[in-house]
Amino acid sequence: MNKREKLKHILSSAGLKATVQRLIILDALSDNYNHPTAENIYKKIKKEYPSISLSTVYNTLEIFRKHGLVRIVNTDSVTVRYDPVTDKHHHLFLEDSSKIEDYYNNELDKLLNKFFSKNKIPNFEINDLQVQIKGKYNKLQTN
Amino acid sequence: MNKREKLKHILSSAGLKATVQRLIILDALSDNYNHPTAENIYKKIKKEYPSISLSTVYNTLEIFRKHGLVRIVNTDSVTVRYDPVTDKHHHLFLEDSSKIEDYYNNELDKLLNKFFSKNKIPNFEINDLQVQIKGKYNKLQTN
DNA sequence: ATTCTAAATAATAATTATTACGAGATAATA
DNA sequence: TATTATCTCGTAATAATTATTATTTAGAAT
Repeated sequence: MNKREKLKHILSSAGLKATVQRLIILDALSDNYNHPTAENIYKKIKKEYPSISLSTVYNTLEIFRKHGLVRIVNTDSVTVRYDPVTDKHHHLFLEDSSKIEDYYNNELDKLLNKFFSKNKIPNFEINDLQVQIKGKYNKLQTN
Repeated sequence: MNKREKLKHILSSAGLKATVQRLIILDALSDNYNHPTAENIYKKIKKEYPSISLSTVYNTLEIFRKHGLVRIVNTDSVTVRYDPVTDKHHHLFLEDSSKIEDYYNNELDKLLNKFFSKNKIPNFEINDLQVQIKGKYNKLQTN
């Protein structure tokens, strides 16, 4: 199964029609370059598919979100950032830039689950737990 | 020291001129009604101080933020929400509404600190750790 | 207490980000 | 290949925020 077939399969599995626009947007998302905005996606795919409309990008991202193909990253900014990675993970927010990196740690997840099963919030049902880690790389680091 | 004096002191301690507008905005914030937007604050204080300008509210909140009097809550929405509580805490995000509640737990903080001092992120200096807890209160709960 | 001045405010324009709308195009099924 | 519900494009409308600027003011210096 080639990439296009895979992408088609993702869409149909989510119960979505496989249109050219959706395939291209999904493809752009799968490149996963730092939690893009709608505008980021638009500019990126505009090159290979110039007739795409910005409103289609917005619209499609919202449809993807509703169908669980992307999530919105909680940020302090005015612009919505999307996350194509839907399995459990956390985020590093780099101060001094708007970069956001994924942080995976299974042990952390276990630790949190354990903590919250011991320390239940009265009458509250937890559906998602995410740690936001703010900070910065020291000088050594170049990315 | 009455409330007004206290508020004045907060401003001057932060190195800010104590203007009427700032005092009123700071006062409104201290009521802390569910992590307000700029618009929320504006509408609230407009009653007691009708000559206030929306731009002053935006401007003042940004100045407060720069001086550490408020923080922005990371959300998935387009509208910025402010948090007047500057000491360490976490957030409950209520699904099915836009309510955000504070969650304090010293043990959780210790647990996280311990975890991340054992599991350092290479070359990364953590400045803030926040847990975002998404979920909902079950039917019993009325608030 | 008055004067001075840098900073703050109000009003409004401009910009940015997103959503709404409707006419035409298209994917999926028969 | 015909049908039709859905999708896309282009643009208008709205929402949220930021920029601009003339006027006002808090607080320091007289």
